[in-house]
Amino acid sequence: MRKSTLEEVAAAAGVSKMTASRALRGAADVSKETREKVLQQAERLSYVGNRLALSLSSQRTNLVAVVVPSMSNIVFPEMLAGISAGLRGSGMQAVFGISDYDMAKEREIIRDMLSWRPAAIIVTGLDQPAETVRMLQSAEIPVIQLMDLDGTPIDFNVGLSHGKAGEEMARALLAAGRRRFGYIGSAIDRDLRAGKRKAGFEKALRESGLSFVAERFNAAYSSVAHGKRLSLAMLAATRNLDCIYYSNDDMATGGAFACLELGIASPTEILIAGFNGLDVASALPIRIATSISPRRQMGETAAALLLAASSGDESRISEKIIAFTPEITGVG
Amino acid sequence: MRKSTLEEVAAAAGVSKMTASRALRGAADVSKETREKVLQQAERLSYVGNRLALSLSSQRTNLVAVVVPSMSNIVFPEMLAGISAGLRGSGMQAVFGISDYDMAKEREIIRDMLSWRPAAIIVTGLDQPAETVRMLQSAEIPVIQLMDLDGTPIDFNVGLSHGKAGEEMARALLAAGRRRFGYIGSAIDRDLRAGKRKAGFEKALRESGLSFVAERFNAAYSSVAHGKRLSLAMLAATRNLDCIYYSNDDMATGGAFACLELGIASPTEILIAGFNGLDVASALPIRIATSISPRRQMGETAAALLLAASSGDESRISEKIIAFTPEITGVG
DNA sequence: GTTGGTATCGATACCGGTATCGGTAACAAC
DNA sequence: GTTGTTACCGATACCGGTATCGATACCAAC
Repeated sequence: MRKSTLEEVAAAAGVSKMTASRALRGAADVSKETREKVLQQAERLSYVGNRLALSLSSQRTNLVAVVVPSMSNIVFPEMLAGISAGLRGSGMQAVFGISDYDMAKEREIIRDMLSWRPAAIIVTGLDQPAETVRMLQSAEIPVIQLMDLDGTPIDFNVGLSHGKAGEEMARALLAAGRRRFGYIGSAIDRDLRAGKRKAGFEKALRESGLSFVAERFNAAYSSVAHGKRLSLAMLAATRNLDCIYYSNDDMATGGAFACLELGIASPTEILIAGFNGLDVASALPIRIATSISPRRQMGETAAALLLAASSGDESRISEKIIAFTPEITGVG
Repeated sequence: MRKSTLEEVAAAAGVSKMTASRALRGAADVSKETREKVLQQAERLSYVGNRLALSLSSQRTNLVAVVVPSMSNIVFPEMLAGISAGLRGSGMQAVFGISDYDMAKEREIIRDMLSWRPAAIIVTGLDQPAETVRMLQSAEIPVIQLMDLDGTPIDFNVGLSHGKAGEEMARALLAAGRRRFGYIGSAIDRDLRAGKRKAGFEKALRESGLSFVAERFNAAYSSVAHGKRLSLAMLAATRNLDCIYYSNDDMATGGAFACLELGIASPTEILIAGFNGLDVASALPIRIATSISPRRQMGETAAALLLAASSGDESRISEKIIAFTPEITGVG
């Protein structure tokens, strides 16, 4: 059974293609009886409209392209869930691509996605190379850069300042009396936002005449296991630390496990500090410090923003840049 | 600047639309000089092909529709990453939808996705209601049901038997001498695979004349926090348990945290058992038992399978059902 | 009976590509 | 000079819808 077309439905109902189209879309210019007939035949032939034809003809799609760097870190799926939820009911549909933190791959994914003529595009961060930026600009659709705020946005921007987040965390920890800091991170060359947090953290330390006493990095991406491994190594090699800042909560959770295993009193002796505010971090048997990033909410906000943008009603858009501030918990 | 079309590129290069199309696609019937001219003009006009027109005209798309129940549990994103990786280089592009474990929502998402005329569709599990099954069947494209194996597949099926997984885990635990079991789960009415694992587990217990001594459920979906909360409650209310089986590793991790907080000797006194083999579970300071589900690999396998299926080369498909067996670890 | 308005429907021209077939030019072979 | 062959290119007809304009029928008003 081949997919039936509008033409066939129309023929079966004894009307023209155009009338069938109108009937199915619920247009006004169709008599009740005709509409009934068409709907009935469409049902009988289990007709499914062809969006390719629809979009080509009407010159607009219901697609929202989204590019995320990874699926292994729960924050991105949560962000996607936020976008998906925010789009629900609007008729818009999200299409996802994974760049693996690879700029070249990201560019190809975006190029590919743009060929579908999406109604809008959401990308993660705002450190795209010039060529990617050009592509996004010439697409002539709303572009939302999500998660990050440190930089110059192309169009819309929803996120938080990771530099400031690192800074604020450092200040809070300093205020709580911490002085000897270690840093443990992973894939710092590719995860630019983690790098910004670290830079912000270091800036605040410098202002207090301090710097990281020890640093450990992992070439691979963040994971609890890596966090634990690096923490055990650092704790074995360095004495007198009173706080370790991690690139994120996955790594920090590993740090908490390391403390538990070594019997180190945490948070009293050494405080573990991360970023994201993951579910697992809050349930940990020991208290850790973290900045809660509203990733789902950022996704929902982005969705709302682009719905407003594509509604054509300018007045619905109050700001092109929407800034979130992560809440810091567990410090003292 | 409006998006330029093939027609414009052709005009700029002084050739016909058709020749430009051939040149851009690298067809043989174009002279070197003409090809150069066209490519140059395409570059200059930053021409991006229109996939809508391409797909409509050529009657095939590079889209693979994927429906997952959730993004809050890391296993689904990991599966998506597997699919995405398995598709890389094939020109195929995955499109995701989230059903929130809601059959009605799943049906609507599938209906919507089918209107894009995808080359194939991947759905999670194989317990779709009859109407959804009919829709999938009449789509006339490869359908892959992923993750689960317990049931009658529509077309292709890649997954593992959750019933058997529960059974095997119970047997392993019984063999290790555990006798007094508790069960802690969440959203058991919606997460059918967790339900199947529980049923399998209970079956094995019954065969040994046993049953769960205590059970706790959570209406919401699995999370570490819920696992911990329910565990604390169960451990306070029930004495002499020597093992708790959880609906998955998120919940089990919460259980491990509960033991750590209460100072319960685990795994000696009480063994925590989960499912999935998450990174976090393996790094935990106490050993927990779990079945390692190869979710990324299942995604990759599904991708490979549908590439084979849409290659038209029947011989590349050896089996329509591909079964995985989860490895059990941490039992004794 | 003519005019005008309203409700309903159809013909036609796109949308931006590709498939298919045919045409032309240049050169070799006879 | 005629005939093939080969290399290259273009005209035309789709793909499956929608936009737009116009046609027709019917009824009310004058």
